[in-house]
Amino acid sequence: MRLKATKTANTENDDDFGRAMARRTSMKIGEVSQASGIGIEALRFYERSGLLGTPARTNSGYRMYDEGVLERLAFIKKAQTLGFSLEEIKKIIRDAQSGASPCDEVREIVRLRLEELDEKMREMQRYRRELAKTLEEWDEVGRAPGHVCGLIEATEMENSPSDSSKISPKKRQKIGG
Amino acid sequence: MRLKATKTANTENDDDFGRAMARRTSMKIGEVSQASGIGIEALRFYERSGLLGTPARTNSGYRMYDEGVLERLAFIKKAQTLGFSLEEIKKIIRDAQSGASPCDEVREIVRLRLEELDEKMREMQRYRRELAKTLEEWDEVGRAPGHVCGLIEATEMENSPSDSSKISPKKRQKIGG
DNA sequence: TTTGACTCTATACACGACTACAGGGTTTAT
DNA sequence: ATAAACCCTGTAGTCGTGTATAGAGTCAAA
Repeated sequence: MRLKATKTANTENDDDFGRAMARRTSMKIGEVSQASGIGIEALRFYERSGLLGTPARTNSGYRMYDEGVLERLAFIKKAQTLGFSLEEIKKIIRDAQSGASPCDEVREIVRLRLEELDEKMREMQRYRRELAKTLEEWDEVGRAPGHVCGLIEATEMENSPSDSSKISPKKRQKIGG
Repeated sequence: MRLKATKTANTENDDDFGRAMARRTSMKIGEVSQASGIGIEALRFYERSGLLGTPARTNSGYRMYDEGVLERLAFIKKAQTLGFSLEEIKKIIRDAQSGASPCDEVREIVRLRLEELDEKMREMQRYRRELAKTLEEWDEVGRAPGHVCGLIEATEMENSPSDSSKISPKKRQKIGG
């Protein structure tokens, strides 16, 4: 990401590019990173994860990307923004490449995600109410001595021992995704 | 957690409750786990993390807990339910033990958490709207050939390139906590 | 005495999406 | 020719909250 303004140019020349029709431009990984806003390590990570396919290489082993990768990366970013996990995105891409139309599946995933989201938001609403109520009550509660914190100890939870109401970190992790 | 019905009893008598006097009842870790609903490994993990102090031990090295631990665990659970991280809980307990009243701090943390929560929920609302809108639009969009998924590609995000709008897994992780 | 339930410590694994580093090789500018 | 900036692979670490396993010791009952 430091990448000085080397700007070696998108050479318009690229005859030794490769197999069939060469694209006009080819970029090194740093340039792709610059152009896409995705870190170099992340790009290699995506490749390892099977999201990008295997790019062409120079003789010395440098990855050479054509412009198509920027589309692909934009797709990935957009899908992420829509809440898809990299696993899901990979599956969608794979399906698309095997000729299947992934769109029905995408629709299904989004529908599912929407339901999850609603559930999580209901959970958060409950949690928020709890928290706000607690804060109000605390304005009336005195400090009990000999306890860790009278405030929390005095707080009655609506569903205290039930795991289902508990917003545990693991669950928090899943909110929105 | 399998723990057969050993049930060595919670004696109902607890007058010698105080710090210097030995408690009447003492429980092994499995009993504490049963009584608190917290797994044995989690109990040891809490101890390692500094949330429980060091319990007494039998000659053979078994942890022996007195009833106080159940209060403490209830406190931890409650605080967790309110969205405190174990780190925060540890801090509160430490403060309480050093004589400081943690309650102001707790109040402050809760206030902060409430604000965070509101922000996160606004974010999720935006995200939800986005998702729902997307789904609707997709009912009208045809399938563009030659793309991974026209649906996602055709989707315009309100704030697409901005990280601030992106519900990335890292951010998701922080929602509610 | 033997069995089985329980406990101990220490270590590794799990999740998701990266990020950091070590230890090299390559390219470009001066 | 040299040095800076870039690239490579492979491995390990990050975040939080636990869970799982191995290998060994302890306790109570049949």
